[in-house]
Amino acid sequence: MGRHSCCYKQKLRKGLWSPEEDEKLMKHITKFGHGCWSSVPKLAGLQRCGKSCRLRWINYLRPDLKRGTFSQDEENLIIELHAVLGNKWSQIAARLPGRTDNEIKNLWNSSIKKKLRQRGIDPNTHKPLSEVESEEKASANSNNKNNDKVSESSNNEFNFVEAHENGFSTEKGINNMERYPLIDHQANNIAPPTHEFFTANCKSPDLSSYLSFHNYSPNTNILFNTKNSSADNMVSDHHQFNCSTLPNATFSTMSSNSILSTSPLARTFNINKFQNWEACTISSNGSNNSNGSSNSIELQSNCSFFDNSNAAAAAAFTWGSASAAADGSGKQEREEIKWSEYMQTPFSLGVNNNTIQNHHHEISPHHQDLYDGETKSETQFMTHGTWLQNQTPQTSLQTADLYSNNNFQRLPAVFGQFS
DNA sequence: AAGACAGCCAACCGCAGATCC
DNA sequence: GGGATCTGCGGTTGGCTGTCT
Repeated sequence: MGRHSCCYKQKLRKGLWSPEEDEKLMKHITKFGHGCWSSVPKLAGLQRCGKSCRLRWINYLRPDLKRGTFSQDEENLIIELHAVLGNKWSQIAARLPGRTDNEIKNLWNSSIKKKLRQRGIDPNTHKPLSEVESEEKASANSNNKNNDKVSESSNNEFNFVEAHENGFSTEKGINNMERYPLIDHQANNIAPPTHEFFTANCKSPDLSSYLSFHNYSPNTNILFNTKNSSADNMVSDHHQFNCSTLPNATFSTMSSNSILSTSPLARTFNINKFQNWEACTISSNGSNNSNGSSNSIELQSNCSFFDNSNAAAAAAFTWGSASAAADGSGKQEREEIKWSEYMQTPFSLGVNNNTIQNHHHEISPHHQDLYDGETKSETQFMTHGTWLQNQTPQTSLQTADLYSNNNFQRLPAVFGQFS
């Protein structure tokens, strides 16, 4: 792993690019492509190193770049993605067409971080600053004790008893899918978290797709990301998503616009006209399920999460098969699932956020509407993140850590809007 | 008007994985 | 198999610009 050879070359220009240099580089790449970057400067007649040429092309000259200020939606999306990915600027940039990692990184460091802090949110953890401070104190006090607990709980399946002892509901989905850590943060005097960690622990081998949900701004899109996670395509080409929603919601695929199913290989969705969202069900049916059962993700939203109708809400969740790695085959270990891959298939949803004030997620193998007519409390909704924080003191988990455990998947999300 | 300061952003640096030979 | 090279990434820097005093 030697250093780039250009680093040793002398008499190479550095600093800002002149219009003449830009023109030379642009002409060369337009005509011949960049090929090997190290040969570009010589061929293009530039006194620059290949690395510098590459950077200039990627960040400035590339024709597909979107110039200008970031939109509010873009900012919100960056915040959400950062909550999930951390400082993976290239991966974040991959989700924002026409934007470069450098551009996003600069925006984050110069603007978004400041805005988050002004809103009392720690830009690193996406948690309330007060919460972060108290956690730091708490972790300093009980570091050893907590470490023992973490290794115990993350080493295997989700520990329902432990969750319950921490004050959370042990409500258990069918197929052993766990969700809804519930806690009354008001009664417990816990500040509502501004982000959520949602976990699902599924033992069913036929449930092996991942889906995340983001409702990041009112009257704009919601992104869904779905990814067949299985290393050997356990969920086959006939993998199908079925959606059951309220009347105003329309789900369609990117490719066919047909409602309620994807084309065999398409796992990218558009969800349109998704208004007055209260509940929906997305079920995934693998054609080669071992037991023939279906799986579903169900979403609900009819809660008073934010009183301010302009507030945005965002959530992300994942579901997956714990048994994939537990079955001894070793072929479907979750370590193989990269978040970057997971993030590559977006589908969007237009939404009227005025009625979306809270979220509720449920995972069940049964395809059914979840909305039970009862407004979910803010307390319940807010508890997911709190649960994880209490459950696992490893608050500095890195993204890779979050997805490296075979039985325990977590996704953070950010709630709030910037304007 | 001018110096200080802050914000922004293009570009550089160093590292590490991938690929080549 | 191993060193050399290429590529890409994230962190950092430095200069330009606008604002404040």
